[in-house]
Amino acid sequence: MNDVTEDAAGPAAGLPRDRNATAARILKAASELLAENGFQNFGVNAVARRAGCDKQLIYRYFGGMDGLVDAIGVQLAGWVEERMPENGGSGFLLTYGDLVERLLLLFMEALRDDPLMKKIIVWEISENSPQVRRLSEARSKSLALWIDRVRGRMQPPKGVDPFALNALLIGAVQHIVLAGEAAKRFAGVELESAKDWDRIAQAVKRLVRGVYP
Amino acid sequence: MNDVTEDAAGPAAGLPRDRNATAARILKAASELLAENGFQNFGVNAVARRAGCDKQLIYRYFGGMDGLVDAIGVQLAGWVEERMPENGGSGFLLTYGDLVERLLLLFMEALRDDPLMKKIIVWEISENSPQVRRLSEARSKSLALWIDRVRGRMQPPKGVDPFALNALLIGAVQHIVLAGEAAKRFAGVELESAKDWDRIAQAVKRLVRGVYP
DNA sequence: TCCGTTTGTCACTGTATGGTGACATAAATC
DNA sequence: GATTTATGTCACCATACAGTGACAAACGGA
Repeated sequence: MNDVTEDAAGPAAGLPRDRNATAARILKAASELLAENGFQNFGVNAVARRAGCDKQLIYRYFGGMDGLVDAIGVQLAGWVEERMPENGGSGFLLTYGDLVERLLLLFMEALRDDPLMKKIIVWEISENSPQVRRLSEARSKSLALWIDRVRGRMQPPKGVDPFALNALLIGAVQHIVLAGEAAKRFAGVELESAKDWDRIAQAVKRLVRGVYP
Repeated sequence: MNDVTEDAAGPAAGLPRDRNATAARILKAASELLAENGFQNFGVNAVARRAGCDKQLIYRYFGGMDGLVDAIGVQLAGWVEERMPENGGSGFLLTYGDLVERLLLLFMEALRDDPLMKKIIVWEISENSPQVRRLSEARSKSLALWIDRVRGRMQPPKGVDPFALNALLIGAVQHIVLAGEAAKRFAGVELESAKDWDRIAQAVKRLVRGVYP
């Protein structure tokens, strides 16, 4: 375990002492732990064990778990930019409906491929501690900015409430992705194979086209 | 605390010994605890504390936490029947769209008013233990039966995938209710006052009418 | 009345957690 | 080279948890 060739090995294995490096190792360990196990059993001891260092360092370098979670949030600030193409995925976005459809499907795929983000969203709806609230604020701010940017001058149709509608649509996508992660099915619909998810994608399109024709 | 007039007081306070009564007290304590605090800190000690008895009785009468959770699931089996009117809320359900709209709005209200069910759904998407799986199966079975019953001979329109669409719609409602519970807002939309929820209800209608005209 | 069973309580083990103070050692500064 | 600081480790505290064996008291039947 504490071999010199071990990735996560700290100075105990003879490596040089480097605050930044170990702080980064702790942050990485925390992110991975959260992505794999969720927010349960997510604590100082587990993170320190995984990072291969003493938990004391978590208190010293991050001021405890709160600070560490904040650091994860900072890492996550660029989540949207990193995995959503700037132009909305491809050209030819003529209508508001085109835009929302493309965004939702992109978001669904990105979320499906990101265990950490899935776990964080579950955490968000599981409790309302200041910790997780700060975590979610960073993400939703960045998302809102990105949407504004990619929307350009496109305007939603009159006579509808695009904010409420989009909230429901995003909620639908998030919930079905999370449910699929946990149970491989939801409301009688299988959520496992690529085909299953294609079916969901088609339904999302239908839903969007129904309200933004 | 252990006064004779205390509701949850057990035989320590002089009450007669009664297995059924204390088992019921334990079950009640567990349900309340789950409804108030969620599945975190939900364990033998906490339940026994709240029920005012020794945790040993939980092992004896329920075989441990697993059995206790199963018992909660049994209690929950009739959830749908108990709070959803048999005829779909009122007459005049002419189309499949009428039906889905009414069902979704009823479901949303019922869910909003039921802390226990909210916590259980969060639990369902948080982990995939056999415990919580059995818990959710009971509920979804009863829901499916009820839907079949209330649907009667009404048929969904051709050319769409009602299962996938309904899964998304149910997911949307569940997610927005859960998010509202946790954070009082979601995707930039306030979720606090009756007016806020009315706005969401309108959007749900729009969404349904878009796919089931 | 006596005796076995049921119901409830207590005390204990082992394990995990969050958190802190004391210490050793490497690195940097003088 | 000597001293001060940064970095990392360790041992320990109080607390909480799940689970178990032993015991006390109430109950019920003979």
